[in-house]
Amino acid sequence: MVFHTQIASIMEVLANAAVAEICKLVDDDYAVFRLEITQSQKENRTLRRKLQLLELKVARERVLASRPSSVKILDRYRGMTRGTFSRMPRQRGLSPRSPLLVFRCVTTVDEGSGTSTQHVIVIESAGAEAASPGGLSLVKQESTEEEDPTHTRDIQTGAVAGMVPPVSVEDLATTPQPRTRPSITEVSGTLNAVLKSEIDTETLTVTHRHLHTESDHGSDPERLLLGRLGCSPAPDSKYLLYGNLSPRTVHSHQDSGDALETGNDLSRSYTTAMDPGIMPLVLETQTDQSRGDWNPYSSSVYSEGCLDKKREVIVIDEVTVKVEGDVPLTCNAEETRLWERYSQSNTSDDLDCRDRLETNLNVATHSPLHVVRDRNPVSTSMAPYDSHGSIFFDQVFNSDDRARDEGRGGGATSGNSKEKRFLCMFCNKGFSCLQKVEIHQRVHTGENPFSCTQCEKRFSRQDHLKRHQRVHTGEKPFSCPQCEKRFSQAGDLKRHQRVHTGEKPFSCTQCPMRFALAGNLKMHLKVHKGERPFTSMHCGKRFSERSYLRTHQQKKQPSESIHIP
DNA sequence: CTGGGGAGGGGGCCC
DNA sequence: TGGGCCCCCTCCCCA
Repeated sequence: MVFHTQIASIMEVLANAAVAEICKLVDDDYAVFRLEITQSQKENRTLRRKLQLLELKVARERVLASRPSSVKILDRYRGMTRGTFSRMPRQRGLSPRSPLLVFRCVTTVDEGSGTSTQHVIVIESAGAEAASPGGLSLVKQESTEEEDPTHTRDIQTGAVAGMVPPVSVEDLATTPQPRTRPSITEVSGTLNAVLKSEIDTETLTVTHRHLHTESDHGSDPERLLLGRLGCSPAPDSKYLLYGNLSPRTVHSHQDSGDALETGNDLSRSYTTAMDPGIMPLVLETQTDQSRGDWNPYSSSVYSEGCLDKKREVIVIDEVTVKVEGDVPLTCNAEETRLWERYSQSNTSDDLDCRDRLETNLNVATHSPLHVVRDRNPVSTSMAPYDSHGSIFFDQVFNSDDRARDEGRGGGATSGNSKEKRFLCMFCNKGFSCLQKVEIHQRVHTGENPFSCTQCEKRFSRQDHLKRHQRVHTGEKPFSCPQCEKRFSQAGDLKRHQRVHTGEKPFSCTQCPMRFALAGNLKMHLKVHKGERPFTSMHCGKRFSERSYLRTHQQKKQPSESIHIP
């Protein structure tokens, strides 16, 4: 018995020793792993810094390769500008309640070195007299990781870039501007003039420097404001939409960068007013800085909304706006159509301004789609189709259309008592909630997140997928009471029932013929118009429908190719 | 050509 | 708010 007890005791001691050994090994390994992880993180940071420096170098080389002091408006920018500015005249001035966002874009280009330095964009709200329960703001969040002071990032375009025209004004440097100036900043010359002068140049580098939290620049009143607003750094660079959903928050990111050397930089400021639900954003060029009046033809940013903050300063991180050549962006038919619709929705006074801008900017037709599609995820961490960003842009650029549509009781936003504060940035349609507009925007983005498990087809909507799957299941829940015929879609049944009722709601305007189906009438009208776009390559015979040509070819020469003009 | 069905896209509404 | 449904429209195809 004693022997067994001793054995058990020895076993226990051995077991404990083994456990202790294992724990020690684990701890050691853990320490090693932690060390390795830490080293890897350091390496990552180092590499990131190198990458940033490389980007900066590339950007500077681009500047050197082009006319150093020149400024160019990003081509895709113009599309946005067009959409933006076209609405300016409709902005009937700043509401007294309207707070302002001031986009202070300080951009200087060193002609000697060809580098652009110390550019600042400040977004601040000013002049708000009234309060509102919420606010809407777009800010750029940045990683809080330590950054190289010289860090610049290329952004092809983006929400922020879209908000703030990449304007580099070489002569601006002659007019110092106090950094602490609290309100709308000065702008020399008209925007048109500036933009015009910028058109034919090749490269622009605009740097938006992020102002920082008050801990960085506690003496700066603007930063104090930032601090007062409780800036919180965000882990990722992202554009956010702040609407009524939450109290206004300003995100900043800590930057160890060099001071804002804006004292010697003349700022081009862009002012906005913010509406909690709508944030129309147009760019203001104040031609009369002494008065601070709003040029009715300038790109003033305002809304009729209100904010609960009288003054806010949002500072955009330093970024470098890479400006590309004048190569027109290509538009596919859909984009062109959208843009045409977008453009045509403007009233005549809008056109005045738009035309002028187009003249000055030599703006080709660019759909708003480009604005989004050209966001470069390489240089900004924003996803190309960031829905929030899109919505934001729409809020910014299309709210005026919304108001117009609502005002005249027409358009996509009419006929619904619900406030449709979420607007599609592509087509200006209004939706009552975020998800609706996100789903809708798949129309433009082509996103089809719902895939059929039976086939390769994908759909933008779940209900469409569900409907489609009846193809595979053979389910036809809609049956005709007259003939027992069954259909997979209710609309098909309804359409079919015209066979029984004899209803032919589609009548030809050229002849007395009537049709039960709209498609049949459409096809019939081609007979009247003589439209025969489908030509047989074999015999030259023309047909109004592709199917006719195909039938003809099958009869004549099955291998004949189809010529579609 | 005409008639008709299959199927997908999109908006609105309801729960 | 999100999912689902209804409805309308359109394109395509075939008889």
